[in-house]
Amino acid sequence: MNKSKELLEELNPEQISAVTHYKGPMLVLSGAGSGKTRVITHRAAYLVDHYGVEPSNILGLTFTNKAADEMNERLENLLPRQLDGRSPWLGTFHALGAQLLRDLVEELGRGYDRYFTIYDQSDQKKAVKETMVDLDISTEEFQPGMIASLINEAKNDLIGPDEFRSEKAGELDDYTLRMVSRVYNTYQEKLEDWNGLDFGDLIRLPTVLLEKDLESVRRWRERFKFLLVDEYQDTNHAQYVMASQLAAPENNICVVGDDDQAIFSWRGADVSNLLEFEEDYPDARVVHLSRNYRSKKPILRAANAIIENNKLRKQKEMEPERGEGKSITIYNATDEEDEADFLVRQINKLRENGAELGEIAVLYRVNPLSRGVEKKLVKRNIPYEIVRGTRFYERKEVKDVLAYLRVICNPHDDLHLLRIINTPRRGIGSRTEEAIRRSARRRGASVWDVLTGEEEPSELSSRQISRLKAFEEMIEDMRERRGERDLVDYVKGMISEIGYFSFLEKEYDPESAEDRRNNVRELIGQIKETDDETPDLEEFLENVALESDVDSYEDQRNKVSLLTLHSAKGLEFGYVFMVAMEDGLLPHKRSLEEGGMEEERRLCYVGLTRAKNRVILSYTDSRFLYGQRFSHLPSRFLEEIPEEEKIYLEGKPGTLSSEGDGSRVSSGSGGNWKDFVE
DNA sequence: ATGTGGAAAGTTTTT
DNA sequence: CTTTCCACAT
Repeated sequence: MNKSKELLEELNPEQISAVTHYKGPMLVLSGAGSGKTRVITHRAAYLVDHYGVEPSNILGLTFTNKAADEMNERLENLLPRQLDGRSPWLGTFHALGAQLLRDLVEELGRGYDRYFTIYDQSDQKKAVKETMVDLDISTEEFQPGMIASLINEAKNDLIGPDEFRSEKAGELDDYTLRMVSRVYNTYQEKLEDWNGLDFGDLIRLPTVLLEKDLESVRRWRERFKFLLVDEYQDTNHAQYVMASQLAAPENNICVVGDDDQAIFSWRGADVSNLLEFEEDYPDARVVHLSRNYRSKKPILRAANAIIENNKLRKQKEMEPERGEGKSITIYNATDEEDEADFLVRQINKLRENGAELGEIAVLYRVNPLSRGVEKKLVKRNIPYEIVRGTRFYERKEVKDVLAYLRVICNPHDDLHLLRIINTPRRGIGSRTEEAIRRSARRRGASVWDVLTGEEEPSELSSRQISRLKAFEEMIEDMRERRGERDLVDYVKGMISEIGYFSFLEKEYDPESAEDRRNNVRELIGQIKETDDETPDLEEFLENVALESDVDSYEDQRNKVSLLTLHSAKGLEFGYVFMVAMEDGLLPHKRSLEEGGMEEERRLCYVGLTRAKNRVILSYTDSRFLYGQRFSHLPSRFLEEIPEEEKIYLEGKPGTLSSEGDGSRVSSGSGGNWKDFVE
């Protein structure tokens, strides 16, 4: 109780009211740059320090692990002494679901055990495809990815395989409905046989469990007395239910969000969770945080003007607390090469004027757009970091090693077992594989059950059988030796036992083999890093499965950041470039077709409001993308920026144009190149 | 059982 | 342009 006063210093009245609120539901509508993270962390600290809440009774749910880590760090700074060791549970919904299930899955009585494997979306797609092949459903007629996303959608809405047909009756035509329902059912059976869970299950199954009246379940329900949910506008229905279940009956739930920053509806996020919070909890306190401490005025005025065009939103406007600044600069490039040149010139100017590279971000709508920029940055020796689409864990060699580890944890995981059964080659080919797979299917069991079972699939030769036996014994052996040594040594031992490095050498040319070896070493390095905190294989694999792109991203003082608009949410930069401001890309063509215009506008809004000092936008007359040349019109959002907040540039440096309706006149003057850079 | 090449398809955002 | 898939030869 000694820091409470200090915790409230430098907070505005609205922030104080959110921080000091004690029991009962609260909705914090926090606009971009309004000090949201600060409010959440201070609130957690205040609960502990002022109200004497036990830290472990606090649950903080975030959207990414990075956000959770950041919260944790800030909290430790706020309360260095009080916490020591006893900290709140901070993490993502999925991490919470996974942890709860490690404890409780067995209560479901469906054959899962605590060593379950988490399937990411590419694993899931593979499993769906395999299911379709088993069921003889054409993967031409129905794309596996499309079916997978229908299944995900259902899971996000807490619709299980049995309810699918009746629940979705209106939405899909009869035939599609029947097919998808069959796939969903069989897919789910497979997951059970394999002791595997997909992302949707990590939320859906906990909600099923939390309904149960069991001592073990009650412990979880009663564990968290105070909930803090960040980015509430991006929760889906299942997450909403899970949060409500954990908050009941006292409902000390504080949700923080901004409907203008809802950009994940394609993943099942449902803004109505935020918009209807007051109906769910009629006694909720509502706090508006509308003072923006991040962006200079022109940026905020532009962002406000754009977002105002959305119909489906709570009426509000962000109040600028920072001073005047430079106008938004808009550059019309001829093509992506010209655009990248422009970018480099601008970055160099910013640098000359004292900006650090780490304060600069380049944002774009789709990952492939990073290429053109990247190429130029390499050429001009400007350090950069791409917050990635192709992730480290997606590399083949990393996946191979991880597959071994997953199988060691959970040998019923067919998907990964079949990945490694003949990698490195051990003479088990597609025919053998088919035979054991069929046999497993027939028995409704996993391939591992077949391998360890008494009866051998009859159609196999004795040579095949002995090879399978050898594989089985090897895995068995590894499973037994687990825990004997520390994890890093164990994994190293495993890699040499299976001869993975020599396999790489045989398989690839020398330099590529070397690259791949390094990636495996890097993976071992990562185990080492987490080893200190978590010496536990399951936990390591879980972290790998639930890691997001932004998680591994650290603010680098001396590198330009390249990232998608989606990944940029929650971050801030001194200087923000948004490239490819073109109709078809932002707003994206596919969203336009699907009526997602307002979400595209929010995406644009999120991008602009990342910037503290300056925003520089660019578009091209034509660009090369996906192996084709596209001519796009300038983004319609550019027109929504008020004339007085923007300067148009065109073509070569120094030309100030008043294209279009002729009324566009700059507030910066003279068209002098130097003028529009700080 | 494995290796090769060439055709074909798919590219919004991701826990 | 990339990645994935498939048919055919070894």
